[in-house]
Amino acid sequence: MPRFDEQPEPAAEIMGACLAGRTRLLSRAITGLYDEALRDANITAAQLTTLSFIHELGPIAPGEIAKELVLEKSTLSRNLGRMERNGWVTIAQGEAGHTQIIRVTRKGQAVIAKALPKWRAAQERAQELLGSGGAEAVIRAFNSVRARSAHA
Amino acid sequence: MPRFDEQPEPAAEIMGACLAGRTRLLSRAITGLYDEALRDANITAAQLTTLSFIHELGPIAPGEIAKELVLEKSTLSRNLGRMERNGWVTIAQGEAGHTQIIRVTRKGQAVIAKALPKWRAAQERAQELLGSGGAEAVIRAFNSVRARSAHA
DNA sequence: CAAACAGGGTTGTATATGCAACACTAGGAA
DNA sequence: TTCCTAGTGTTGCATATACAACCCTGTTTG
Repeated sequence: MPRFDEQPEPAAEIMGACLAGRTRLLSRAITGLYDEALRDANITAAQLTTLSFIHELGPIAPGEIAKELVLEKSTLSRNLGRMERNGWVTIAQGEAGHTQIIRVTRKGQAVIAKALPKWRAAQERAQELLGSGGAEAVIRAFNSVRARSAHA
Repeated sequence: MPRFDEQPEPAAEIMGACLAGRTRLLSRAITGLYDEALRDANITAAQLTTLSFIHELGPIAPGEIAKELVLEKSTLSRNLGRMERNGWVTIAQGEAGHTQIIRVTRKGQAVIAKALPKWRAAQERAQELLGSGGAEAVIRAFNSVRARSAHA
């Protein structure tokens, strides 16, 4: 118990409120569900997210993807390299200087299609884990961050 | 536009709803704020979370920490190794077989104290980024996951 | 007692992530 | 034209994360 003239301990203040710790734990817990469900589809949650995004908005340049997904360009560069080695995307040279264009291949589409039922199962488990209103809460927070992040 | 007899594209369904993608993006965006703010305190958001946790609940065994923070024991093992090398924690042998006891050192406490103002600044920026009700939404989702995760 | 088992931690390997520094292209400024 | 700058992607390095396989120790079981 702190004396009357003391502030709460720094560690207590942080542990009791830190939004980084909370979003990171959420991310670990939820990602684990999807990675487990997707294991025999041979794709990770992170890869399925990126691949679906490219399929929906592509053909698209890496810089665009990075902005929209709030990913470092260097991170994305290596992630795309792995996906290309898997045969899920192609990386073509763009018109403008030094830019690239990413496309999802047929094989990439097939991987998404094969993953879909496992993804649905994980999505259900995630909703249960997040509890009543939890999924909506995550989506609300996500939308706010998307709206405020410099994705323009 | 899908034909009347078509289901929505798998990629569209995933991109439009995936909770893994959303929690991961949230985690990246929020973590970035804290890492940037904490840079000159020479500690990462992940480390500050763990260190504060140990300070509050410690002395404590790695297995306990891993359960509570929903972290793989192998991940935690290496993270603790780095923190020990930094002089922030000690790793002592416990009574029971092969177990350990983690304690925060004075230096570790000093690092937390030094980080506190930077953490507060990041916490404010995070609340802004999450928008009105966003921080509460994250906390609600976090509490639900904590309550349902096997931390017993 | 010996063998099996369970709990706890480490190590090998792989992905995911970010920062700093670099390389390349294109376009404007001197 | 030459230089500077801005935009884009890659690479070196470090942390964060997980799974599988292992090692240790203590307990349970045959």
